[in-house]
Amino acid sequence: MGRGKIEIKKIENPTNRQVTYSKRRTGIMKKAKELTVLCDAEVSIIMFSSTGKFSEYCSPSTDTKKIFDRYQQVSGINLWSAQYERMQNNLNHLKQINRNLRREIRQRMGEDLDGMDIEELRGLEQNLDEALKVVRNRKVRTQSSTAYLLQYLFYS
Amino acid sequence: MGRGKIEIKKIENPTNRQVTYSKRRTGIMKKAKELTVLCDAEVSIIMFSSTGKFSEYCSPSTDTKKIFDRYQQVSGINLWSAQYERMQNNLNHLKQINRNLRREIRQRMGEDLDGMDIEELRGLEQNLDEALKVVRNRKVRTQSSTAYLLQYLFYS
DNA sequence: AACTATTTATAAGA
DNA sequence: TTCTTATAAATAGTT
Repeated sequence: MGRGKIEIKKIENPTNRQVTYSKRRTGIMKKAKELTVLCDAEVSIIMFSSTGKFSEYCSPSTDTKKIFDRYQQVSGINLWSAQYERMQNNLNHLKQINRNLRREIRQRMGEDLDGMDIEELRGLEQNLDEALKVVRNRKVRTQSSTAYLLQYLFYS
Repeated sequence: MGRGKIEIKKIENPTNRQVTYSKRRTGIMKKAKELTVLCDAEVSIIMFSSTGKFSEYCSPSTDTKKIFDRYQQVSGINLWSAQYERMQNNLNHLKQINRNLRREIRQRMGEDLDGMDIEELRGLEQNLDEALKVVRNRKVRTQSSTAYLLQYLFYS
């Protein structure tokens, strides 16, 4: 590559390492640009030097975010952070609650009773009985007020 | 670069484009590896050819996910906002469904009947009535089989 | 996949 | 850092 072949191992002198990093970074970025244009490819490069200096390249036809989305689809690797996991747990928890609520409704409709013991059935029966009384009562009152309203509208 | 200088513009012949992509991809990956070792750097490269072929390089000291997390911190770009939003919507949708399910349960318990009209009340009454019959029936059958079982255990 | 004439990248020195 | 330049490496076109 230059005045004498070099071997590929860590450059111990920090100054030389920094200089080489800078030169080679430029080289890789140039190659990436050329690949993008010549081959109509999409390329994303992210690099951090040993001192933490950040550099990035992304093909102009796309952006880093799109590349990552596509990367996730293709690689199947889930790149999301802890926040995502929390949300996923939250979601699963809600789904479980949802299933339980649906089961309770089915039981209140007289379905899905197989898993219930005698005590639970007795409780459900009592609960339904009370609810039925309340609903009947409310229905009657709604009926009469409707009837009253109709009467009122008709005769006034 | 080879037998005659080339200009950097899209290679129109698909076969040549593919061949050049393959050669240059190898070249960039090699350069990335060398940079990683020589300069103790962290590098992530993701590329897609014009035919959609996916390739990736990541320095062995790290992984793509870590690089992305670090990229987010440094660049300030939130890469997950779209996914996050999608999940948030999903979450809100489930919460709404759960609220509706809870309301339905309350109504089946004789509560929260204020918003219901006469037709809905009539439907609910009928539904509860039928459910009550089913549950009573099941209770009686469960009772007798339990009694039978106890009797059997006691007398045998 | 190989080959090879050239171009390109770059290590070391200034 | 930037330039220079000798040499290594990459690669375009060819087979």
